[in-house]
Amino acid sequence: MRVAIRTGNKNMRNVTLKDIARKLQLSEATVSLAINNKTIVNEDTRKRVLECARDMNYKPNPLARGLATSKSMTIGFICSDPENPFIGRMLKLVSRYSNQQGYSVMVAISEGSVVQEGKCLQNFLDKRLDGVIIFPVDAPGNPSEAFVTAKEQGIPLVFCDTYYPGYEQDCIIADYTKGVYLQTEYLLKTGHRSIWYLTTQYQEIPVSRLRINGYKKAYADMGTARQDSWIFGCEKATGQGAYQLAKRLLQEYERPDAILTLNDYMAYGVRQAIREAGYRIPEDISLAGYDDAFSELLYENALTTVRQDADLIARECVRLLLTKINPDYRLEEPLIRVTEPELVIRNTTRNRREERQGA
Amino acid sequence: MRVAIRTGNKNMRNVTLKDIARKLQLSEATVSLAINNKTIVNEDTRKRVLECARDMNYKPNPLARGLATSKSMTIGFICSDPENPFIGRMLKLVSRYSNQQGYSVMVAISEGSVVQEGKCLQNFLDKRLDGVIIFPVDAPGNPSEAFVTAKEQGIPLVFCDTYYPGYEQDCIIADYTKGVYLQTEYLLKTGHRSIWYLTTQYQEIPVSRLRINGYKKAYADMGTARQDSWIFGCEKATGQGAYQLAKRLLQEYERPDAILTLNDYMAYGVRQAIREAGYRIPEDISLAGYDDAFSELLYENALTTVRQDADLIARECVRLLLTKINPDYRLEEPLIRVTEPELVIRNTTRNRREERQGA
DNA sequence: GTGAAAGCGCTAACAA
DNA sequence: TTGTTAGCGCTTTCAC
Repeated sequence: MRVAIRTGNKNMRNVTLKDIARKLQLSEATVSLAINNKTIVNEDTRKRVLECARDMNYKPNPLARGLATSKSMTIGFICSDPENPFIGRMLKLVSRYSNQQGYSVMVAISEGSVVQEGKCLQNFLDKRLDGVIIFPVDAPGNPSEAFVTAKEQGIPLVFCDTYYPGYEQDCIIADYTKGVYLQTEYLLKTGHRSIWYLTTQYQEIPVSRLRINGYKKAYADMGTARQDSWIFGCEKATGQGAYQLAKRLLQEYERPDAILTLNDYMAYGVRQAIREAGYRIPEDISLAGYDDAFSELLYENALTTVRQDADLIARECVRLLLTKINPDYRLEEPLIRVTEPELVIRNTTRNRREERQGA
Repeated sequence: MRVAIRTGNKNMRNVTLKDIARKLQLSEATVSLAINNKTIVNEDTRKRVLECARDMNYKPNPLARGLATSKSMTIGFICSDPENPFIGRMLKLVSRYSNQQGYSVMVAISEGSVVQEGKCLQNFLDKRLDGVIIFPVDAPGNPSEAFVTAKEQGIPLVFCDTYYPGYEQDCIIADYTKGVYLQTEYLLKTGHRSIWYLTTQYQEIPVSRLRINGYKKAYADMGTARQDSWIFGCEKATGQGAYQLAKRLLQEYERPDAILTLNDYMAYGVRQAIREAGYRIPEDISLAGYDDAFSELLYENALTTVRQDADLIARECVRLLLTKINPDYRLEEPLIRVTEPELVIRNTTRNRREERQGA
């Protein structure tokens, strides 16, 4: 198949609108209209143009088009680390749904730093992307200056999975409060009393605060005594970070009945710490994570956790972004801004009541 | 900080070269030269321009620049699935090294399908990206038509971690043969006799073939008897795929001393199958994977495996691509096309000899 | 319905 | 060293 026209005898050049216009004895404008399926143009000429374009293997130059329309047809995806499989999955899904709507996706990685995240965003703004989906860093919410700039320039932002203060309307989020409530309630109902909650060092950020609310509410509703000192902040919300924290805590304090963590990633670190401390899971300590991130990998080693509907979150993020990019974009169905959590019980937690009764 | 100039009183408009030129009473061309740090321009005016650009918060429009130069300063990254942490890591690193060189990275996901991979590539070609890094699908190597198109259009391709036939010069790859050789040799030396090798159904593709070579060579060098029937092809190179295959094999055949898999992902599936079959690891069957993909997550549950230097591979991929994009790009250090594997021994394998001697 | 012309913001010849 | 001019490939008025 011929892909480009040979000029002179040297290099390849991509086929342009002009080439089609010349060949069909039409003006570039008409060809452009036809290519873009504007109805103004005569049905017959439109067909001729489209056919010719196909034959010549014409591909519109997105740079030229972007320059003329001020639309890059590209969205940005900023995340802290795609090596985290949950984020990787999100990227995959965001990419899929964006592509379906004709958008490409550019990635930037904040490596968990708010400063870096700001730079990534600024960079995307400079690049004139049409919109940006941000999977924010788990760190305190002083959105960097770039966020203000985005607002000023009218470049739509959508927050995925959490948000910064002031962006409550621009996010798709799971119902963390409910998710952790379900977990905690389940543990309390199954006879656990002392449940540690391991979160990030920044307990005021939404992703952390909302969960802690669920944790506290479950205790309150169940009428079980709880100590604020059971909530611990971890320097880094990673497996390593949680491992080190848990290791220390298990030495310093009395063994809890259960440990909950902010995410599965951390839970695997905690699991290791528990084992090294000589305790068994779930006999001595029950353990539950959040995200259901690695279960396909780990089979029966997988954790009790709360599943997030990643597919739904990704799809709604893209849809929300599109409504902002293109004000007359019509949603087929209403947007779901808060997704439902689902408690997944596996064998890192056990029913302490049954055993007591059994004994 | 003022980010754009207000026209009339309505919308924001981005600052352009023309604005700077007008303000400084210079021509656009001069400003352009100054911005691009061409030495032709007077040192003093250059400084004035740069200062003014900073003050006005000028950001070159990449679309306009791209249109004028035919360079998008963007590279594509095509992979099968970023949810695989090894791929996620690769993406992160490729992104980092690309950004360092001023390139953005656009992602596309082939979802493990050669057809989809071809579409992704074609799409990137249509978008006029400057080059593409491909983390190919583990499937037979009939590069789709898009690969030919890329060659015709002179758009550089670099293959990451494996390659298609005919692209031996365009890839950065780990020394798989050596890696598997080390594994197999180690197992043989520690008293294992029958070692199954679980690879993909496409045993002729490089990523598979090179490893099988290492496996066979180790047997040959050690002078141990081997059966070709110990090599099995798995329909999908995933945890699930390997799980199902191993489950079946362990029912049908006599228990092997050890099982090797193409990657860690598969190994975790096999681990599950082994357990379900009632065998212990490593007492009954030793197990080893490849990639060292999840060890940070799994701690003492991690596998004996072969570590790949992901950082090096990513860096070299970007460097190789840059030499192709920009023929006078100077490599500071020579390119490393084949990276060294490193055997990592953990406790999913054991020394059968010692035990025998001990007994 | 179609075409002419201007313009998106930048770069790159070539003149001055 | 700087300015003039043309052009990258497309879209978008506005006449015809």
